[in-house]
Amino acid sequence: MGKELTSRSEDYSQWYIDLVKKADLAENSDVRGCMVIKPYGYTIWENMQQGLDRMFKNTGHVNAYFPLFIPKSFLAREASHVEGFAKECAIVTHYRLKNAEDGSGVIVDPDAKLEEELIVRPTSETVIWNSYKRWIQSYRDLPILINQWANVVRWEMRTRLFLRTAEFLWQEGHTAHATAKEAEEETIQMLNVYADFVENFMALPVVKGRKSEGEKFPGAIDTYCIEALMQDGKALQAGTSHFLGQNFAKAFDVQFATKEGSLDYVWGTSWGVSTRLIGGLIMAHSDDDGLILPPKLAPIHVAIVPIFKSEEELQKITEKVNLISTELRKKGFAVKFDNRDTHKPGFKFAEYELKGVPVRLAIGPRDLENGTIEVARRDTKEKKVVSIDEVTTLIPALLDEIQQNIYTKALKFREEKTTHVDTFEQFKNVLDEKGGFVMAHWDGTPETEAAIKEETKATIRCIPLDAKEEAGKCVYSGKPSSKRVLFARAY
RNA sequence: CGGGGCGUAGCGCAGUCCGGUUAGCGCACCUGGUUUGGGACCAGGGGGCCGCAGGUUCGAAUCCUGCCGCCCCGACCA
Repeated sequence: MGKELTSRSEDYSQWYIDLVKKADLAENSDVRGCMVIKPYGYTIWENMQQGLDRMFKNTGHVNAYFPLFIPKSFLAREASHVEGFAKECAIVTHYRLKNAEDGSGVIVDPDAKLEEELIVRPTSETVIWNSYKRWIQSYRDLPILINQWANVVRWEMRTRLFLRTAEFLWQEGHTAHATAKEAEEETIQMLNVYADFVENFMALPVVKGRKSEGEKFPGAIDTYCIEALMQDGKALQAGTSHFLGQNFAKAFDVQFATKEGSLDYVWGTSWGVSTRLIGGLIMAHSDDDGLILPPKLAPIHVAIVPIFKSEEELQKITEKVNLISTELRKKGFAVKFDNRDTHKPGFKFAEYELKGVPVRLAIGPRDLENGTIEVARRDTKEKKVVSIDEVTTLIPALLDEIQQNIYTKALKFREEKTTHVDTFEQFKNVLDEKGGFVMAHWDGTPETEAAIKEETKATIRCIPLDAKEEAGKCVYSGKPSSKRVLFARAY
């Protein structure tokens, strides 16, 4: 019927693209690599923002906004930072257009060249630390705990809706502290906030860990991350939190007078999650019939479909439904009563399944007679008929149960797809045949990491924070290792 | 940036090899009617610079040249 999805088993990445488009989350724009986030998709983002923003505020952060454009010279201040981003920057070189003399349209006015080119921010460390230099004189000005919600641009060669786009939306936290210890604690605190959010709102279990040298953020001393597993057995980095040390403070000369009267460079952190989370949300939970959204992020919690033949029937149903929706809205749920007479109930059922609405109610003449209503849950597809009087008290518990069930299912999947291996043969076999997370010993050298990546396409996703001390031998080099690290093929 | 594929109605495609009246199909859209507890049916209707520019020809979606754009697969990345 034009709405059918490619199945996951047939072509996982096509399934993903179909789903994003058919569930009306987003579409490609005319600018390569960019996307239009449609209202249904954007509402998911708004719900994410709401949850995260509250958590940021609760941990003492405030929001601010820094400019989109960064003077080119700023980016060059921190050597590894510029190296990390140089290859994917969009650059503004002119500030004016004019009509072409031959009438063929508009052209860039060559007389309007900028003295210094501006970089469209790929991330904001540089502009922000440039401000911090002015804001910080003394230990009394610290800490600064700022977050910003913004868009950034990274000129990627290959893009995929939500997972990797040239422009994306995110939040970036940038904090400044008087001591290394405090900054390190902040880094871990925000990692925990992310893990909490992803597990409790997105219903997606994550592994918290530290990145290897090769995988860490350009400009950071340490990068921590949360890694989630997608249904196709590939890993997705869901959030990162960086301990910046004094790198940016030194690059932007941000010093402060300590209590003791000496001068010291400020310690920094930065941390972010992006609209990529929406991609992860889709890939982690959804099925061949469409999206499955956790209630805590779903734009619509309950869709109500009336079944009617006549106008009078619809009238009677509407009266009942109004009571129910008012009650549910009072409890804080987003309810949609779909009283369109242009589509049949069956069409609507399929549509709400495609869009991942957690709970669907159906009510028709039969129900009016019996004082009942049909309740269907998206995650398990179970349907049951309940008394209309108790439906509004059942739904909050049902939504909680759905949230929990989605999480449990994802956790079980991850556990099944996490394999401990001790030889390189096993390592390769598991990656090719089973996929998922592979826990293996690693000798800690970048050379081994690179060689494994070269041979298997798998990377070290992280060194898990809860890794047990365990003597072993590196799967690749055979050299001694004290703990297992998490390998996977990744997005 | 290499390799492959594709641009024809809002979407998905056929037609192109072998040039020939008015460019076709499915979905979507509009109108009317019958329907409505799992993606309705019938009838009628609207919608096209056939990616752009040039050339060959009596005649080009179709052949030739150039350009532009997109998708897939690789090297780089949240």
